[in-house]
Amino acid sequence: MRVSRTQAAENRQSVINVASRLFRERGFDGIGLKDLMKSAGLTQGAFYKQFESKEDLAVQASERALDSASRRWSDAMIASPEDPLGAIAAIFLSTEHRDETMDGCPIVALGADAARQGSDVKASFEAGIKDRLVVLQRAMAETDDKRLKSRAMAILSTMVGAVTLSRLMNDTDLAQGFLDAAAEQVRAIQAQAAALKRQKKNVNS
Amino acid sequence: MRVSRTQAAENRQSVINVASRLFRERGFDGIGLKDLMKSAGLTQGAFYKQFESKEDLAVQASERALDSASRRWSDAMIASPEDPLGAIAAIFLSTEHRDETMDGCPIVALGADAARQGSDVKASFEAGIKDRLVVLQRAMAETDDKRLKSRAMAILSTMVGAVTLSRLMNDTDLAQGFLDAAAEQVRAIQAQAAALKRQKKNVNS
DNA sequence: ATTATCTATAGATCTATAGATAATGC
DNA sequence: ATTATCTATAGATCTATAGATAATGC
Repeated sequence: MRVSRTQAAENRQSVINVASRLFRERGFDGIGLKDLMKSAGLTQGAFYKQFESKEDLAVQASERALDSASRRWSDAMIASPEDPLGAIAAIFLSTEHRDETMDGCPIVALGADAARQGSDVKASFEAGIKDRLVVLQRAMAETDDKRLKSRAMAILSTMVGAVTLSRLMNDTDLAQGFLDAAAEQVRAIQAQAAALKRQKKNVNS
Repeated sequence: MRVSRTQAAENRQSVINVASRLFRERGFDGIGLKDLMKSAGLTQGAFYKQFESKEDLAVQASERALDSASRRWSDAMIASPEDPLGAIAAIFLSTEHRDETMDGCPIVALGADAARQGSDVKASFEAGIKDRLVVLQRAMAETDDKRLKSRAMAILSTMVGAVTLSRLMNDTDLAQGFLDAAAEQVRAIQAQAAALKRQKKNVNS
């Protein structure tokens, strides 16, 4: 019955991966440990040798989900150096992303849920959000302006809100409308930032 | 043990009111029928003469929460005819609203949760959101422009996202930053709409 | 000898139902 | 006679723990 240490480590990762998907799909309270472990190919009894509590797993799974989403953002940015912000927004505000609750943004899927959770879960979300803001600022410009930070926050708020709202719509036109309106808003903010950048250049030269 | 019909009707309303608050605070799965009924001063056994199921109560409670929030928006609009949009944004993006999960916006508190719920719950949220968009459009201008609808969607997305994110922050500066950034964004969109309105007037005259 | 996983279970809680009770409404 | 609420309970599920098992790691 016992498995090797490397196998046990793999099992642990497998549980975290499965949990990061199922929590996003059903909420922290929407799935029990029995089903979680079963989905990872194990039984419930194996859980407490790997994790302290369900809350502990919630923290690990949140971090996993936030990290994996973060990598997607960075990849999109690197793949489109001519318009990194547009690339991130295009992916985030796509119908595919809206429809993939399991693998989509954990802030959208679990943000409100996480705000009710213990401080460890909240802290991991906070770290993930800070990371997102840094990426957005880098995607907008190389310069470091204080207004840039505020703009990054507005962009993140708009995108998170738009996908949340889009997921609630049965009316497909309205659902698409929220995504489109947010994309346009991101472009408008980007234009403001670009104008600021040009202005700065002119002053310096 | 039996009470009068009017008393029974009052009890029903009381349960819906309590549920609309407790669901927002703890999520649909975060509170059981026993505690819900107890909070309304009744026992669990009285539940199923009043409601078909917990899901049925979730629908009633969602509608109650959305209606009560809607009234707040209308009141703010009427109280500040010189700047209705600014008044709505000021209330929605206040620290008070961020901190009152129980009585705050149900879209923020339960939006992601509701997207996982049955179609009836989703439908009541959809209706509430449509209502919010109508109010926002009226708050921006009397004229009916198609770009106005898109702007209303962007504003709602930004505000919902900002409060969601603000609730996740332990860092108070960042928490405030999200609210401030969203307020500034709403002002910027409003300025665009106002410019459009002036432009139209000039063309017409 | 240690330990990762298993089966089994404790004890709490969940939604929903059944039957008793006592007050209403006809 | 009807019925809103009560107590009690069924049956499922929840988190967490206990002890058995069998393979690893020394």
